[in-house]
Amino acid sequence: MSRDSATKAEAADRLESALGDGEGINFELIELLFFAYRDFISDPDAILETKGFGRAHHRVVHFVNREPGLTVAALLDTLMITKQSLARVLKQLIDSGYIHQVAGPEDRRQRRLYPTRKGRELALALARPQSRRIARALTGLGPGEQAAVTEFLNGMINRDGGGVPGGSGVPLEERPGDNT
Amino acid sequence: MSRDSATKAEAADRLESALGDGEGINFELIELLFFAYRDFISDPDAILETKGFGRAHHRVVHFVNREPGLTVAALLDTLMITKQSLARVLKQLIDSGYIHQVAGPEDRRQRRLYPTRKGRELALALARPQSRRIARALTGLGPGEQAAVTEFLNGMINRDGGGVPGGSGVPLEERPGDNT
DNA sequence: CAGATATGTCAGTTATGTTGACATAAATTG
DNA sequence: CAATTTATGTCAACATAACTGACATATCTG
Repeated sequence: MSRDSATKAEAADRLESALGDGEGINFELIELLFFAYRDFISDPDAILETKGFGRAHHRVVHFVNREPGLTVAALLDTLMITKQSLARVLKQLIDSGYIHQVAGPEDRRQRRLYPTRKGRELALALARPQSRRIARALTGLGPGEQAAVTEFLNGMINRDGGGVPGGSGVPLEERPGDNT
Repeated sequence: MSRDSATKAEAADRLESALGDGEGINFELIELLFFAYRDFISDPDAILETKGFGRAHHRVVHFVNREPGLTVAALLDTLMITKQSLARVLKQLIDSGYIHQVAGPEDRRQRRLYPTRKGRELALALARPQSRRIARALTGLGPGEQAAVTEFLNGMINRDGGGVPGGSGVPLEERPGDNT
């Protein structure tokens, strides 16, 4: 296979189109985000593996911890998954004592979700290495630059209403019953 | 569910107190990364769906486009998946004319991967909305602040060699091949 | 009471990953 | 040259986490 059939011009063309220079596409940040997120998620993954859990469990434990008393519907809204998807994971977390349910105080159809002590500890254990990684990545940046990172990430998020808990404007409610 | 906005600061405060994090864990950035990445990936997802492809195809097309002449081994290294996982996706992309293989010019065991014209167009179509989203998120930031974002993302990545094509110190060897 | 809502559950499917075993061709090394 | 290693492919079985669709139940609301 004579491999030198391509001219230098062709090669240059190909490289250029591969780099997307003609369109000014920011491949650098696209890839940086890919690698950063993959490594960011790898820390908790290692912990979850030892407990037979996966990322789905992580997300549920995380958000229930962040917003105790969350309804199932609100959690589905945040995660943007179907209830069937949530059901399996949630059941496992409840059965193994990380989360417990309480019927809604006003609307008794609701199952408000609370972390148990065990659940809080797990959420914290998962968040710790992620926070450490973030702190490490922020060292060397000035306060204004750190704020810029936050601003950037906020700017990456769809503003059209779905998913972000703090973005809904729905105040968090009082925290009923204590837990395990 | 009213979806208007309370400020994020308010929500963050509420959530923080709800958790009692005396550990100073940066929940804000943890969640920001989660939502930012989810929305970031949702743009290409919509395009891929119309072609019956998924994220796995996206990653393969992207990296082959970025580094034409990539070997299968290098791609596996970058993606950090098994060859069996790659095989299925790669076969589909080759069969449908997005990528083609050329035996390595020096080492003929290798199958060097090149995007076809169709493949390049797909990679570009997928990168475009992501780049637009990034550009939008960067507007309003000064040059130094934009550099800080890059620095931050770089700092989030594991430095221990695996995965990042440019990060290993191994120079990319360009091996232009025939395509289309 | 009639309907809407919140949640649960059963059943089947898809996308993407995994491990393990084995095959083949080509390069490298003794 | 023979033996081994390397790069790749492939078959088979399996796991996870998502999906759709359908239906059940309890509860709230008009």
